[in-house]
Amino acid sequence: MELNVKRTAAIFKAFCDENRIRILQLLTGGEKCACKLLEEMNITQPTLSHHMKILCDSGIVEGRKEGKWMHYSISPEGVKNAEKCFEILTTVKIENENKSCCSE
Amino acid sequence: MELNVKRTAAIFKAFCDENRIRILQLLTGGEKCACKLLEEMNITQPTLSHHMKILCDSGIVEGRKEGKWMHYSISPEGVKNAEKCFEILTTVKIENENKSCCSE
DNA sequence: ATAACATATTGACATATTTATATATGTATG
DNA sequence: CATACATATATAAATATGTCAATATGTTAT
Repeated sequence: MELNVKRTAAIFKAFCDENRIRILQLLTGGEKCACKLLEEMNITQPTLSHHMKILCDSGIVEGRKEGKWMHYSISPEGVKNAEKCFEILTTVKIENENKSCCSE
Repeated sequence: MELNVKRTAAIFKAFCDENRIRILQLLTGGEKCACKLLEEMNITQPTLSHHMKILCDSGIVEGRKEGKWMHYSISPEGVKNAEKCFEILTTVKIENENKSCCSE
């Protein structure tokens, strides 16, 4: 299976910022409204909004608008997709005998 | 299980740069010498060295020195550890009834 | 020892990212 | 419709990251 490199980078951006990791930790407790996340994080509202955009763009998180509130949750499909990318990038295909190139 | 946020960010830095993703793709073909990676990538030697450092710091890649050559490969333990972090951050604990906070 | 080679480190620079303040947009309510 | 409130966007500053040229380090062969 082929891998879209740009897309993959975008997916894992979700996991490489400390604030976003904390947001994900909060979301493992179930769907949460932006205002609730804001309460629990020590950042301003626009900063949260910025991180939520990156999380949603990654596909790991999805947003649901309800009136003036945004509810965020972890997206099972996004997670599944990320898992697949992770697997592609970390599974060694052939445990080949020829150890690299230079030694022999 | 508890998660070290800083450490987790470092782990997933491996996957959020396009060049590093390409390097990982190459390494899924088995252990590779730095010079071989350099051939296949379109970057300078110091840039490769920089990315290899980040990859090794993440634990996803490990280096093996053999004379003047560095051989890089995907680390099964590093991958296992990253999988665990991924799971912690993407597994919703309780499918709780109370949908968020604001709506009700 | 010296030369040649592979890789790492340093320093400089361009670009990207994170963050906050100020402002805009959208939505419910009096 | 005016007001209040939740969230998004624009803008700008501070910081981090990616990149390369130059140099240093470490290793092998002469």
